[in-house]
Amino acid sequence: MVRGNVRLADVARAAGVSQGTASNVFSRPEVVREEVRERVLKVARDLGYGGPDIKGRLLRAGRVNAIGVAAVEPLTYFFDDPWARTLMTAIGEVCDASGTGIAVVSAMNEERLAWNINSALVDGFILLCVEGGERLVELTRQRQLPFIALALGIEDETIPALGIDNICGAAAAARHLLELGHRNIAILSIGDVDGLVGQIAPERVDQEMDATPRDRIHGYWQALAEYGLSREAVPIEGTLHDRPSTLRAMEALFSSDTPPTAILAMSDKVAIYAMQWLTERGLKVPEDVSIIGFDGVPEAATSLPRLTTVAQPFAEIARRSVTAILENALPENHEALDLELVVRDSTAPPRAD
Amino acid sequence: MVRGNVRLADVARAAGVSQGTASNVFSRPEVVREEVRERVLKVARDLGYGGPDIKGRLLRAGRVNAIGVAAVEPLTYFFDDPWARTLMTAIGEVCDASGTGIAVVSAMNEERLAWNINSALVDGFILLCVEGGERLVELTRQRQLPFIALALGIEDETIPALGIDNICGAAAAARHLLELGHRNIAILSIGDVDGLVGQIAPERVDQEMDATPRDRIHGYWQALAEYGLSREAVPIEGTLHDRPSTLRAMEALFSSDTPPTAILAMSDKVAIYAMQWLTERGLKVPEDVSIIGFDGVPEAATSLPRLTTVAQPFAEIARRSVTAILENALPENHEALDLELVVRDSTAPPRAD
DNA sequence: TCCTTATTTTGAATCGATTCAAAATAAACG
DNA sequence: CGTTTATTTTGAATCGATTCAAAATAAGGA
Repeated sequence: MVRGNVRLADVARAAGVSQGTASNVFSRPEVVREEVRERVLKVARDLGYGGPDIKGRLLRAGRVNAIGVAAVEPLTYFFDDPWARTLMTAIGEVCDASGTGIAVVSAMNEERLAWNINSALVDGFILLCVEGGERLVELTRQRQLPFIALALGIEDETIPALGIDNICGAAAAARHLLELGHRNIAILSIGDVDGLVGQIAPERVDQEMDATPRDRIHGYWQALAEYGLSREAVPIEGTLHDRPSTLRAMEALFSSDTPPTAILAMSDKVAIYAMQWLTERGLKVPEDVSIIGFDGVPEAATSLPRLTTVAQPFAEIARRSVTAILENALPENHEALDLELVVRDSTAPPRAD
Repeated sequence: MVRGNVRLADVARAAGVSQGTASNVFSRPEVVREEVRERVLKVARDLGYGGPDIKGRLLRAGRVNAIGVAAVEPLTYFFDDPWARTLMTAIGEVCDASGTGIAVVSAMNEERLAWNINSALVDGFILLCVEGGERLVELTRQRQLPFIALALGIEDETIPALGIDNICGAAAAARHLLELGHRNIAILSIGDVDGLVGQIAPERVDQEMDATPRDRIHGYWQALAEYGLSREAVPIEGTLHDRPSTLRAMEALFSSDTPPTAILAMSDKVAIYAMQWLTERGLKVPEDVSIIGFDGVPEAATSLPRLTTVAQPFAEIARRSVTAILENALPENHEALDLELVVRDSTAPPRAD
């Protein structure tokens, strides 16, 4: 039951009509006389013709009606990382409305015959640039299709990109803890560089960190400074944005003489791991330790306790990106959207004692 | 910066070589003399030619290197439904290993120009048939591409399908509760028919239910019978597999004179909603009420308490499905894989009193 | 019946590459 | 230097449809 080798031309010949008419029967049935249409359809059925092959149509039409979402991550990333998943859900919503399909593309695999940036059959790309952004953009440029980069921390203004205001968002998070009265605060940072685990000295932030975590730290610092806290007074523990390194970071933070009363986590994922570590250690959130996340993924609303966080405008990001691709109206320069502080149950004033 | 309108033929002409040679420069560079290759590449660069257009190549080669995963659900389903997501993650893992791409396809949208089953550029389909299975299979058949149906509850043996042994799995779940000593048990069923919410009489199960929930109920009944419990003694509450209807079902169940001491939930998703309802009502799991889920999604391992469940062999399902599509070695008949009881913290013996 | 207008149908061109038998060129050898 | 063999290059056919100007046919009006 493999695809029959019957072509439109065969049907046309067998039905005694021109190929043009046969084509019309399938793609613009209203223009062909009913009697002819019926005959052609019958012949097609008899021959086992399954309708116009999409590949032929595509070559002519040039448009696929699908967008690719690419990241320098394995395919599993799109379905299990909370941030990616939330964004994909938002993108799915927009695509549903416009009848657009989604192809997920992993840019890790460079093999010739593999499905990758230059073989994906799509009308354009949305790039998730959390890591390896430059390379991803470079690869995509070659393809000469419209694309828009999300979460790109790159200065190059010629790249169409849509971002969030990490500095303001992070500052809002820190300010929230400070307003509650916390003064002994620690930062849980995220990154993919092995060197950036364990305690990170302030001067390394600008030298070694990717743009996104760097900006967030600057946002934190900004608010901390408003309350007279120096950079040195706030330890930064680096994680690899996964469970093991987060648990190790918590271990380090809480083996200090003066463990923090509040934690600024740079993602909800890390925040939730941290909460789990605290709960297992018998420390109560928010009574013993307050914690605030970043991103605003759905898990943050259902965790126990529900996580206070700074939410990204996922729906807005998705809407703008998809529209930009489909209408080929790419932003001329980098836009940064605002985040929103969402106060839930994981933050409270520090214990009186 | 739209895709340049430079074609391979233009490059060939400008470089003074035949189109065949130009093609070889890109797709089989080793056969063309270095000097010529360099010249052609230079010309290509100067003209702004971005390499062979994938659409042309496709038409010739016929193979896309991507599989489609389709469901009669919106696109968001693939990224936020726990079961779908877990399966997609498993499929992603297999595809990563073989350099295969994934396109997600919603079969809800029937519009002409929308991306759907017959316009998706893929080498084959994996169908998630939780609902509307027949229609989905029907649509896919027309496309004449290899496909395999998952979670299909259809008798038609001519459809290549891979399933799980719902009856045995459900029986194992029920047996677990019975062995713990529970005798007052309720079933939380799932479905998409509005008529099947609220209490469902046993005789309606065979008449109105889809195959998957029906089989699970039969599995439950089978184990219950082993312990002398009649069908009538075990209330079935129907849900639409979402939060509101699950909460309503719980409400109904626990407003009875003799509320259940244990719940057989037909999916982890519903089980988790039910646990939330119980927790909010001050009922402790598993001390006051035991609950067992179905599916074995990751959320079940991180919920509080961690959910006892019957786990599907997702990795195995994914491996077999993807291989079947890529190698066009579709199973001749329905296969049913075994499930595994995973005992965690949401089940315990009933209270002594 | 003849002319005009509306509706259908035709057939060749086109989309952008790959493929492969045959021709051309280069290298190797006695 | 002439043959034989190996390496490159050519050019036309092919993949499977859509498109559109032009031709054919049908319908309407006087």
